[in-house]
Amino acid sequence: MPVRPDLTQNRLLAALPGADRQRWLPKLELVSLRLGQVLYESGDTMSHVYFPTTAIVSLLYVMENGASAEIAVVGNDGLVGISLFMGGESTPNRAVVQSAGLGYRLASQSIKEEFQNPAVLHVLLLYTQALITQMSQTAVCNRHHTLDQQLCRWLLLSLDRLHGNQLVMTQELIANMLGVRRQGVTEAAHRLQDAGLIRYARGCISVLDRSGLEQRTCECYAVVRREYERLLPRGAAT
Amino acid sequence: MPVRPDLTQNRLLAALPGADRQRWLPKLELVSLRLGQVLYESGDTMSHVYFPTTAIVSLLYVMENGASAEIAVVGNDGLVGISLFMGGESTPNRAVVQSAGLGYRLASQSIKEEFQNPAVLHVLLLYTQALITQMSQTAVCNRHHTLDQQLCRWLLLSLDRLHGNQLVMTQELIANMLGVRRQGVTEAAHRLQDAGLIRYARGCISVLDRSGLEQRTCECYAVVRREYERLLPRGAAT
DNA sequence: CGGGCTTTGTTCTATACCGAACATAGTGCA
DNA sequence: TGCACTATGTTCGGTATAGAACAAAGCCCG
Repeated sequence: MPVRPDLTQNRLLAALPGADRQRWLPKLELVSLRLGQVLYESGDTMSHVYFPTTAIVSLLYVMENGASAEIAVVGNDGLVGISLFMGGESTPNRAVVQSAGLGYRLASQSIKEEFQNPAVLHVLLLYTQALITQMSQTAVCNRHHTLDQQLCRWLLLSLDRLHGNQLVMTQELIANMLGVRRQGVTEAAHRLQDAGLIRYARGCISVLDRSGLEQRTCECYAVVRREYERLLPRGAAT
Repeated sequence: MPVRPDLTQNRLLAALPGADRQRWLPKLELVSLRLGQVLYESGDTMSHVYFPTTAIVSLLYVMENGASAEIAVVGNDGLVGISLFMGGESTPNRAVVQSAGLGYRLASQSIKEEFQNPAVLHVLLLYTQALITQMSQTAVCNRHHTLDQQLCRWLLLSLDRLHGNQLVMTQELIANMLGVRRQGVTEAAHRLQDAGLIRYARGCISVLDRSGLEQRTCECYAVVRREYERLLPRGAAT
């Protein structure tokens, strides 16, 4: 429980020029995001953008028959609700909290005003391009790679957005994200466990060998990671 | 061969306020895009943005092993090269002409200058959001839908960006776009032909029953189409 | 302690797609 | 006309995943 808010916990907020960050401070609201919470539903006009700090949010599309597929994942590296400044106000996706935690939120009106500021605009659009890369690579991965590879990619993407090496996450939930059957995840996870890369017990996955996951995953993970680093380098705080 | 250029052939140019369009006129260069031409390669710093009028351009990711998958398709509804104004200058994708035709292009420096203009910025970001929806839906479709459905979606997306009901396109090329085997396309196309929806002969596909394709495809096509109409309504020319 | 619930494990068949090999048919050019 | 080339058609075995049904194990709570 941070007595004094630390905006730099979110890389996007950290990348803002210091003066802008100071101006934002009173408008930002620290909120707790619980597991499964829906930040917005497909087609909803959004009321806020969210800058996760310790939470992770999934953007997913829910099909007419109820099946789903994850489009992208957002953690302390980004923001949820780009359509507020892109101009569309809504998207055909659902944003759901995949890992409980904290985040700052900013009212829709405020983000639109701030978007007029060239430095803010620049950072937000760079992030949007990184997000586009993640979405594109999700499409490629869904087309070409095995469930084992995709699971590794997914674990790594989640891990990058968390502290520590533990994920609180049932296999059922992972299956919904990846858009596959729960049994498929069970089997793939078992293979990873047999290989000594992870260990898990009832909704809690511990990553034992991160580099092992990196070796086993497809190129998609590295492509996305590189693009985030290129567009929003970590040392970019001002 | 248009003696007097008609910028409104491209929906994005058409959606610009008239004054902006007039200002752009001398900077736009009408170019012929031939089949297979690569407008930019993965990682290339782009020199121009392209506004197709009669051409269609595919954005695709090419994997390390040479296999590929289409991320999105751009025709007279949009523009190729969003990363020039998004700020990244490049993307990990290739842009390749999928159907020969014409398009306007604008030098990188010019588009960046024009992007300062609020009306221009607004239109370009709305388009970017529509493109994001197309990419997202590609990911969903790759995950959940059959080759038959995806082929229908692909034909419809292409058809929407062309005049007439003919596609000059070998099955091999379609397979590369969809990221599947050529034989798979052969078989799927055969099924569509048997159903009387299309007819094709050596690299030329005629769509006989458009609504039949719409019935047979998945929801992805409609989602993308609706979102383009919502964000960039046709009657939006100023 | 025991019952009910959630989570994970196992097994079966069905099927869509892959990879490879090869056959056929149009098309263009000498 | 005949030859080379490209595009399409067909087949076969292999595999990853879907879909369904059910078993087992861990956890909560009366």
